[in-house]
Amino acid sequence: MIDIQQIREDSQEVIARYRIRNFDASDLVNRIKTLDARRRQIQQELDNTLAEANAKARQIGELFKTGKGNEAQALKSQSAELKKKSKQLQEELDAAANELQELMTNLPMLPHPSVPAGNTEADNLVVREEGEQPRLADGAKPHWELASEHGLIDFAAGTKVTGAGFPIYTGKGAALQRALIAFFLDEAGKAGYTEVQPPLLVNAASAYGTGQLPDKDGQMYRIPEDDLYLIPTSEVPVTNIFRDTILEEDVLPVKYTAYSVCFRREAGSYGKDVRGLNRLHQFDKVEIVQVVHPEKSYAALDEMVEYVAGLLQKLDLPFRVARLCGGDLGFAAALTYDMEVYSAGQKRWLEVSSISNFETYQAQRMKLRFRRAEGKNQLAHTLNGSALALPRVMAALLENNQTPDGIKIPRVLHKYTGFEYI
RNA sequence: GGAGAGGUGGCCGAGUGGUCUAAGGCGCACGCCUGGAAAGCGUGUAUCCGUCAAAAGCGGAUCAAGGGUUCGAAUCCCUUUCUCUCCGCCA
Repeated sequence: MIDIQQIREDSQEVIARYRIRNFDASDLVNRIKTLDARRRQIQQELDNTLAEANAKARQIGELFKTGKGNEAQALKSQSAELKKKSKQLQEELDAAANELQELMTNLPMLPHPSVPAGNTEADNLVVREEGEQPRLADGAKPHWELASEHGLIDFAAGTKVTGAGFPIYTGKGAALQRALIAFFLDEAGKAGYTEVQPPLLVNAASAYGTGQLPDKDGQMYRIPEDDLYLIPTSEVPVTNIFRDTILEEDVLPVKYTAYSVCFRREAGSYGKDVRGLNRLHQFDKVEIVQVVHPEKSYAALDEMVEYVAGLLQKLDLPFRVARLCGGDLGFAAALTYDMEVYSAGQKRWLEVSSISNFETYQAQRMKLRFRRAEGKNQLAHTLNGSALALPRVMAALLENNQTPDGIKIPRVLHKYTGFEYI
């Protein structure tokens, strides 16, 4: 949620900035402006009424104490009137505040000035590309064929046990998964991220805090009996550690990393995009999360991109980095970089990481602040990124490293896998 | 899942209808004292909303959450929730 102060101060500027998202906010912003003024007016009236009622109650107490009970009777009825009035005002205030909140929730984050214009993925701005795309012999295979050939993944069994999109890793496939998780966590630790193991189920307040609710309601699996949600990413539980928190300024930046299983319904997906490991309902991911001082959040974003680039270099995977255009930018993000690896068997770029600065969007919802040495408490900025999502990394590793003698495991993983070839 | 006891400020803890503007202690900050420190003494120390250009000030709200009784609720009633103890179940 954006800061309503920005709308009060310069609503035209806010509307103009939303255009980069191809979002015409003029109607919504104007309604918010009107409603905000109304809300404040009601509150003033209510506060005055309550102040009066409080004064009367004090008077009555005084009169009883000094034995003038009869005089108090008259005041009682006045007080009752005030109460009736304040109750009504309170209802009006609640209604206005709720409606305002609801409208604010419909506003996405204001995009950063560097976000390029555009509508779709095709308009994203590739800002970096490196690594050599492997030249494979004729007959190079996609990862799903390699996986079944070498007994790494049993898609059919997963479909039987659960359903499509729930693969079962077996043998060296399972070991490679475990190796990647350990490698990513160790690297994050070296880069100063504290490892955490979060719950895989979260409550509605947490899902709201990071912006999954109400916007992406249909994306999450839900446990209705307990009103809990399976996490679509560990960003949700990890960032919500700081919900309703005021941090001391000197603990910033907070840097956390977490491995978790992630669950996504991916309703409506089909076709070649979901073949093999390309898109799953359940997958593994190591996430990095930062809570930072607002003035340092873009430096932190760059640092995170650099960190993930380093992982891909170590795995010897060709990759590119794209700055998402306004039309492709997520609801909660001010600026996002997608990292894609080239997967030579499918001859496609696969997204393996998405790194975003949410500025105050999540902080506002979560009431995550820090205490300034001078002045008022202030909202912190939150960021997160995948480092990395495993399935597509696995797909690219299998496809790019296929040789007539088997699949080569990158050197950095040897100590984790215990084998160099599959 | 059953029974019982609880939830008060950063922490501990008092508080059974008006003087709660929440005692007292700890912690923290600043000052005095000191050669320096400790001790001691003094002062301060929550969050949110509104008002104001802003700060101060002022008004309102908040004693787990929500509702109720009352002129007036931390205090009484109802609901929910969480924690603890015992029992049951269990990796």
